[in-house]
Amino acid sequence: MTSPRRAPAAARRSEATRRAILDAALDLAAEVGYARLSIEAIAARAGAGKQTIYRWWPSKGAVLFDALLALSDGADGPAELPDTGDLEADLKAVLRATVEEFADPRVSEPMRALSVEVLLDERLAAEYRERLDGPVRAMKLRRLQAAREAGQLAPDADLDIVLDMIWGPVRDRWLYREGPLTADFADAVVETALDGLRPRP
Amino acid sequence: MTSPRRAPAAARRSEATRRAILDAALDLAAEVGYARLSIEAIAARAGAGKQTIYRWWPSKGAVLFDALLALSDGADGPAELPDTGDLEADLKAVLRATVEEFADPRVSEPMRALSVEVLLDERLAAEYRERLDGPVRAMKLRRLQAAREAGQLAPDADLDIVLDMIWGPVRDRWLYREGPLTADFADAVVETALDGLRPRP
Amino acid sequence: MTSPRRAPAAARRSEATRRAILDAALDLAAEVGYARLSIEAIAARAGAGKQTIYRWWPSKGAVLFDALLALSDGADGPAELPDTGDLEADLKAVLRATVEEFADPRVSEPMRALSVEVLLDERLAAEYRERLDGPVRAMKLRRLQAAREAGQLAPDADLDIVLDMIWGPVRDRWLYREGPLTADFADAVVETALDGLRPRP
Amino acid sequence: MTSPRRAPAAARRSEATRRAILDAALDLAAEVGYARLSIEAIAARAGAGKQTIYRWWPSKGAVLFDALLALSDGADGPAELPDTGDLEADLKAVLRATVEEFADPRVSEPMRALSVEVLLDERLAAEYRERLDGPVRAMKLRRLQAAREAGQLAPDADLDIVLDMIWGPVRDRWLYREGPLTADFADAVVETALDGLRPRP
DNA sequence: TATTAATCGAGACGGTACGTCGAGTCTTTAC
DNA sequence: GTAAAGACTCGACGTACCGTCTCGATTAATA
Repeated sequence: MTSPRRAPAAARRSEATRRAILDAALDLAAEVGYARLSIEAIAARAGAGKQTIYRWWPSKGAVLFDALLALSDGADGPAELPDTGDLEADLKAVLRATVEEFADPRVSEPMRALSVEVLLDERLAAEYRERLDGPVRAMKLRRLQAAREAGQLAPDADLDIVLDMIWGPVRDRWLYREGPLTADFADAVVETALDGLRPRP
Repeated sequence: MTSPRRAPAAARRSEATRRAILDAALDLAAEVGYARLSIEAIAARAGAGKQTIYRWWPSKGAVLFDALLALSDGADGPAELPDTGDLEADLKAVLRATVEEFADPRVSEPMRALSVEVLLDERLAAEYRERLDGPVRAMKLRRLQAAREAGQLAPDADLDIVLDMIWGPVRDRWLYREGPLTADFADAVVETALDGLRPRP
Repeated sequence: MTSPRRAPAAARRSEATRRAILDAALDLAAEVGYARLSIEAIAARAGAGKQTIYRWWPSKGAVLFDALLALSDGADGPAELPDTGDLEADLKAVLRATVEEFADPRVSEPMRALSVEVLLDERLAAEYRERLDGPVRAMKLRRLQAAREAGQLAPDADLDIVLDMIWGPVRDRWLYREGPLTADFADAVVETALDGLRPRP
Repeated sequence: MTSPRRAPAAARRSEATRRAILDAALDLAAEVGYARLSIEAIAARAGAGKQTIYRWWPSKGAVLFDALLALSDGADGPAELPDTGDLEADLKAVLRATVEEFADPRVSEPMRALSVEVLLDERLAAEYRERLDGPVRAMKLRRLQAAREAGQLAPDADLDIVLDMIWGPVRDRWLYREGPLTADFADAVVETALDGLRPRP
């Protein structure tokens, strides 16, 4: 049984060229932004032929996808979120790190570019959820699960929604440039989410 | 005090053509999606010359912007969110309405198209926040303010963050197509946000 | 019986605007050449509305036509070619004057522009022959006629062709920029035409 | 020594497309005339992309130029004018052929279009003289030279001017539509030029 | 002298074509 | 067989003018 066959035989593929293309995509996204990010420019910057890109990736978004995947694989972040026992502190630390990442154009701009592609391309969106967002989300859920088991979260909380309530505001503020994206903001989000909105008795 | 003067004298402007262009933009966005939404197509559909669009709008995003503005002006929704005294019920009602809007391609597709433009164009983003998102946001804040004064929200809650925690998850789920966007989901979000994440004593 | 009525009642016509338009046409032709000579530019330069041009002239060529007509009316050259009795000397004098006119961009460039219009527009060509070229040609023919009667030209010469043989080479050299357009060239043309090509016994 | 390099590497150039474009240019010029001859129309008729035209030719005039060059290369007319020993007869034959060519819209209309371009574009004019008009002119001069050596032309005649005196009137009459362009007219021009204007003793 | 109708400047309008960019496909040559 | 190179068709971009069409605001002949 063969795999869905989404690319030609990878055996002869040039790894150097592959890396050059992903690097060029990242660099160009950071430099000129999504609007001016063209396949032609990526190929030229990478010293590759256009066809080489089309041979291995179905779309510009897919290139960005792999480029960002390579970026995070390279960093090879911890497979798990920190668990010091103090949920609030741990979440603040992680969210502050996220805020810092968004401040780095080398990450932020390709991410924005990929976001646009994902917003427009349902197939890419599915792949994005599965391969990029998914694992991170699962990791976050595991930490929340642990917290719930430790009695730090309401036992009946819908953890998916909890997750969106914590990371969503940060992502939105970045995506729509809705306000300053600072560590203080990250802290405030965590506190507000944990305490809930109703007055405590 | 004069405005920044971003367009020629509006006196002679043809209202019929303006409407035709906005309608065409809305129709086309709903029909073919952002990817295939071109100024040329809008002009052709509207029976207008391209130059007429360029005369009055600086970008495709600006057209979409006005088109959606006109759509909501037309609806001329309530200037205030409902206030029955029951915050939870009111929020659920509003959020369910939002979910329903997202289900209508005539609203959802132009909105997605505008979102993409806003994500990419800082100037448009500023205008978006000021003229489209801003008033709605202010209205939401007023309702939360009233709730806080009525003792239904923690007195020290940062209402901006509260707002993002409630509407953010819905918008994100729509934007990234992260899961089914249902009335139940809207209810769950409101409940989770209000109750907070920590276990109640 | 009414005239062909090719323009509205001229009574109220603004003479100042008419002059401004013709001047602007001449100036612009001399400055930027035919390629960049647009009705919009003429109107702007003249401080006139486009419609004022369209009201009185059917085409850009017609404007140029009138502009050049006004130019030569202004000069109001002699109604007849000089006749000193010496045909060769007279022709040389006239042809040298023509050469000099072609060297003046204020005449040459509008003329070139008009030529292009005439080449392309049969109706304009007819009017050109009748009202601009015609009178000049008739004048030339009268001088040649006089010369023939004075026994200085072969009695059976076709004067129309003679005329083309004398002025044609000068106009062609100007039109196609085929070589230096000098007084010497004018002299040589006259001499060659008069002497004929066959060896004299 | 390298050429001025005015176009990309011609190695990969599609000959079929090149022919299709030149043919389309010729056809359209003959059909709709210069005024309506657009690059877009040529591309559409040729089934080519506009960019392919812009890649290889700098202007519409250059396309027409090559098209007419191909036309005459195709005909591959005699490398020399006929020389029966009878100059008058030979010139009449050639001039009659010219008159006939002008009567064929498939030649005449593209020629008129090219003329307009040449009139307006000095660079094109230079190329025109060098590559289209030049060789023909040299051929004509050789025939006149031979005639002069055979004692059929005045030994001191300026052959360039002679040439203009013979072919100029025909071209002018065509260009400006100044009168019927017939074989008789061609004959009369040759006779008048040869006999000269002065009365023969 | 006041009326009134045509002309005026201005410029928006629906169009056509421009010349450029990039998309995605195809072909040729080198490795 | 992959890769670099780059020509190809196609579609859209944003711009320049076209010729037509209103708009008040002159303005000049008529009442």
